[in-house]
Amino acid sequence: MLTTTEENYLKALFHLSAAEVGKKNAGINELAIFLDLRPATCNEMCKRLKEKQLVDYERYGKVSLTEEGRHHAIVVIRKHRLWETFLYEKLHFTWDEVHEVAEQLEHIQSVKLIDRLDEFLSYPRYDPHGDPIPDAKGYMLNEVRNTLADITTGEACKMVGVKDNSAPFLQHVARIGLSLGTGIRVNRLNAFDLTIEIDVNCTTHTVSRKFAEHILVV
Amino acid sequence: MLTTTEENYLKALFHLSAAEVGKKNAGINELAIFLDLRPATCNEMCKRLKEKQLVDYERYGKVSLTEEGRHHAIVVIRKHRLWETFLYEKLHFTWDEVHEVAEQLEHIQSVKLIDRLDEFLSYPRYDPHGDPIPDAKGYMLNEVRNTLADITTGEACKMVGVKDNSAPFLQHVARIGLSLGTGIRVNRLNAFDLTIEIDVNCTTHTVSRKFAEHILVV
DNA sequence: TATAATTGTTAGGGCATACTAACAATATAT
DNA sequence: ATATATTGTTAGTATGCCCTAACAATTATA
Repeated sequence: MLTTTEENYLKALFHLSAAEVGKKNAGINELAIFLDLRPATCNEMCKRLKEKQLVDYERYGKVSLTEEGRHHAIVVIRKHRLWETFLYEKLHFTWDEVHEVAEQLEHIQSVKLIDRLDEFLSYPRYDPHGDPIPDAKGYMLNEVRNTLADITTGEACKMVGVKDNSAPFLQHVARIGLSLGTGIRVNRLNAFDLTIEIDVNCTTHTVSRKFAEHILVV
Repeated sequence: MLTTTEENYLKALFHLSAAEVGKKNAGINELAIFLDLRPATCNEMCKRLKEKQLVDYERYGKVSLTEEGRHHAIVVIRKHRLWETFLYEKLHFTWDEVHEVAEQLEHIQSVKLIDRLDEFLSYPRYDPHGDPIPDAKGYMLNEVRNTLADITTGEACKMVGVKDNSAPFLQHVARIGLSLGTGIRVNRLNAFDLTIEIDVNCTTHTVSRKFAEHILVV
């Protein structure tokens, strides 16, 4: 059984190892900055994680997750994202509030709890931030989905989904003429109020950043 | 901010202080047995809780909660019981499974979380074991509850709760066919060994007095 | 390549929470 | 009321996880 602290180290290593394509390990300093701890502390913990065969690590070398360590990390990430989804969809937390509470909830130990929660939420594949949720076997879709807010000025994209299923939002989506497969061109980003000017079927609309963050595109 | 450990001490003191009518404190040994720790450990922690003004405690004396300590304990109990209700009603845990997971969930720190959970569950007043759930202000119904052992021969009653949350007890309860709302008829009291013969759904069972004292009825 | 900057390590310490062993105070029973 | 049992205390120790300070290795730069 892993401690909360150990789980946080594994999760950090997982995220750092996926930070760039091809990256698969992290330095002690990097880890220390990410976790807001001193290098000495991370050094010590990495030695212990090595003892437990959760990471590969040699003196003055980089730290990388073993298969077992990676598995543990994915379980924690699964829990984190399922809890975020729960907080967002069932308890109506805003998307910027969910993270902090999920940081605590992700360490609750109960396989049954998390599998039942998954079922209760109808096996969501993405969390409220659009990040993929690993399934009970640890399998995770690894595309990161872009939202309209990620598109740069002048670029065009196609709507492939939404991140909010509330009636007011979907009504607004329809009113603008958007539906699955609709092409969207980003005309301008207004730095002042962060609104975005888009063209949909030859008609120009101005939408808020919040709205854009809930439109999934490719 | 209290640690998980401190919260557990306060909760234990709350329960021990309410174990009998008129009781309002607990001894170090008693606490140690309840928490499955050594007296030396509890002694030390009680000194620290006193520093923090969460308990009243003098050398060789009894330990009792201060107003502030009591308030913290009630908040933890509120969280515990709301989570139990969530697990039982929404995630379909059986009532002997909820306690263990709720022991972890009760330490999550977020006022918003627990108030939203309360709302999500439609402000339940009793948890799946029939124990009252304190409201957001700490107010909790404390009606005098009868146990099966208080019912006279020939009378019928309805089970509304239990006084023991251990898995072995709850499994025994289930084995007999008892659950919340089940009707029970008391057939005979055996003066010799104090066992009680009861009818549950047309089936006769003999239960010990100790067992009966842990079944809440109306 | 020598020096500087960065990164990593070790030693030593602190705090929270647990333990055991030895002892002291209080309560109970004869 | 004394002996015994129970309960509570203290001292010393361990472990997990964090720290600082000093130093060592590695990497980058002049």
